[in-house]
Formats: sequence, structure tokens, C-alpha cells
Amino acid sequence: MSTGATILHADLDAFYASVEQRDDPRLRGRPVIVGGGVVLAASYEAKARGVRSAMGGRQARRLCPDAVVVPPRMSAYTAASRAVFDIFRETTPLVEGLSVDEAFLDVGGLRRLAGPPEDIAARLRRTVRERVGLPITVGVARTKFLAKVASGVAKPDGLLVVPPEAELAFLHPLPVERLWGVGPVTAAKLRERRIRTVGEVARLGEAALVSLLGAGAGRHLHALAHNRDPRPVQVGRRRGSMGAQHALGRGPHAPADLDAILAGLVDRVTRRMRAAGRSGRTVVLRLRFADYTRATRSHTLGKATDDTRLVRDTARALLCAALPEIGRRGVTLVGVAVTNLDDSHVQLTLPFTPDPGARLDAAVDAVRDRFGTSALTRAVLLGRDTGPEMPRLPD
DNA sequence: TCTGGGGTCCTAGGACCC
DNA sequence: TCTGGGGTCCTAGGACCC
Repeated sequence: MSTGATILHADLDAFYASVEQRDDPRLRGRPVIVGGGVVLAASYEAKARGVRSAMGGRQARRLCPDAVVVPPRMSAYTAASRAVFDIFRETTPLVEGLSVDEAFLDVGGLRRLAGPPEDIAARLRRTVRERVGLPITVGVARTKFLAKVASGVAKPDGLLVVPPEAELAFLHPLPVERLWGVGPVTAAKLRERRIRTVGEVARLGEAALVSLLGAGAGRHLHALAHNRDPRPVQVGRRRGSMGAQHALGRGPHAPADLDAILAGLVDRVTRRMRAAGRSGRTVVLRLRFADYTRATRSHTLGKATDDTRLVRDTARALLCAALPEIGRRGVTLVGVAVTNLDDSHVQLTLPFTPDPGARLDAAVDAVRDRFGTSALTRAVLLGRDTGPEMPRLPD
């Protein structure tokens, strides 16, 4: 294992908003908000005025009346994401995608081939800017956790290298909210104990953290504050669940309407599952009540399925059982997810080749490259035009 | 902070098994 | 006829992330 700072965390800045500014020069330099009801993304000009993603649209407009509000163009973001991930994979085969707009890259083995990590990172930023036209921030460090923190500090359009000898000096003065995994609840608990910086967390001791946050979170945070993070960059992670949800007004909502919404959601999810070659065993009904508290109801089937009717009937039974509670409390969101996705199918996307024989050869090669010869027990070749689906974790 | 849609990971109790 | 230790699976909830 290489000992230097060799992990890159690359993160596109204000992704959706940057794509809009790229494609419409009139938006450049102006506050841009993507999304109507809630803010999906805000340009840095809008962020400077206090606009945040997930914020209600009305509040955003109050904070920033001169913002240009544009509807999302998911297919444009998907295309941009694909182009950027192509550049990631040209940089190193060791790419772990976290979402549409960020990934870890391990460049530890590339020093002789491609130069030191900081040069690779600078080149990556330049290439993304030239070929895709988007600003991207890169953090470089010895661990994934620190690389992620570094990119967060360097945003927007920045590059920050944390050399191994400077790790704690970098980490300890930061506010605890900077830590990946510390959200509002954990931050509030720490604040009650007058703990504001990572250094103060590190001095607290593991036992105290465990009693404050629980065993898992306490130990995790203690390790991170001491900069212990052994997790490697993992290639080819597959998602564990697929879901769809739909928010509703405060209601009331007739059971038949809820059932129709649920059927539509199930249809969407199972369609995506079949397209990805995945099936799952557990059907989860997700509910949000009028007071915005949440609940889930789930049922696990005997074997994995991607069948619309079976998933729909299962979800419908869960909904029926929950109707009395929905009647009492009101409902503001219904969702369905299928989890326990099996690992028996993998989908690889390959460029189209006209000759069927060459197509099969390419598929066999691709499977062998990625999983070894023994993995190739049965392959189904599907022709599919690339739709507007978002590439999150590969399926 | 008056709240969309898509995910991940962890915890804890209970059923059930040996 | 009162009860150990260890394991897995299922369900539900919660925190967090983009």
C-alpha cells in the first residue's frame, strides 16, 4: 500500500446549476436556482445569498428575488455525469462513484505513469473543464474520509492536497459539521457538550463519545477524529435498493387515490429493476404523515422478484394494513422501495457493435475483465437505447 | 428549515434455530 | 418446568448523504 496522499475525491460544483450556466451564457455570473417547489441545486451566486438545496422555493425567492429559476433537465445532467465519469475512468481504473456528481479515485499506483497525485488532480480538473465545461473541486489525501473533507473545504472550483504530515493540523481546527457523517442531530448533541471542533472531539475519548452517540456512531467518529479510516476505494459497488416516492399535499387523500399513486410508483421501480437486471426480496412501503414524521412497513418474499404485479400486490397489502393509521394521522408522502436486491445479475453497458458475433465477444471480454472467467455462467445480451435514467451506483 | 426524490448505513428487538 | 450461549433473519426506526 502506498503511503502518500493518493486518494482523490472529485466533486462537481453546484452540479445542476453549473450545467445550466454552461448551456445558457445569460445565466453565467447570475444566481441560478434549479427546481421550482424545492431547490434541487443553487449556483454559488445564489448560495452566497443563503439559498441552499432542499430549501422551499418560496423561501429561496425571498432570499434571492433576482435569481433565475429554471426547471431541471435531468437528461442533460445525466449526459454531463457520464462524460465526467469517463474522464475519471481514463484517469484510473480505481473509481468509486458516490453519486451523479462525485467519486473517489485511487491514483496510488500511477506515480511513475502519470506523476504525483497533485499533478493528476490538477490535470483532471483541467480536462473536466475543457471537455465537459464544468467546474470541479478535488480533494487529495491519504484516506477517503480526509479527501472528502478536503474537497468540501476547497469548494468551489478548488484543489486541496492534505499531505500525510499535515493531516491532524488540517483536521483538528475544523468545525465538527465539516465531518462526513455528522449531521444536525449529532452536531447538536456535541454542541450541548460545548464541543465545536474536530480537535475537541479527538480529545474527548472514545468512551465518552460512545455514551453520547451510541456504540457505532461513537466509535466511528472517534476513529475519524483521529484520522483513522482504512476503507479502500471500491470499484463496482452495486446499489442495495431501488425506490420511488411521491409527495402529496396535506390531504385528505382517498384510499383509491393512494392505491393508484402506489401502483404508478411500483411500475416505475420494477421497470428500472428489469432494465438493470436486478430483482429483490423485500418490498418497503414508505409513508410520511401530516406532521412530517415518517414510517416504513415492509414484507420479505420467499424469493427475489422484479415482477410488477407481485410487487404491487405486496405493496398494496402493506398499504391496506396502514390505512387506519393514515386515516388518523393524514399522509403527505407515499413511497415504495425494493431492497435485498440480489447479486446474481450484473449489467454492463457496452458500445454498440453492428456484428452480433463481435458483440458477444465484447460482452464476454467485459465480464471476464471485471469478474474473472469463473463469473461467466450465463449472459443475456439486451439491446437498449440509453434513456434519461440517472447513473447512480452502477447496477 | 415548513420540507423533493434518490439513496446508504446502523441499531435494536423478536422469532427461530442449534 | 425453568433456562445458557450463539447465530441468522425479519421488521422498524433513525441519522445522514447528494
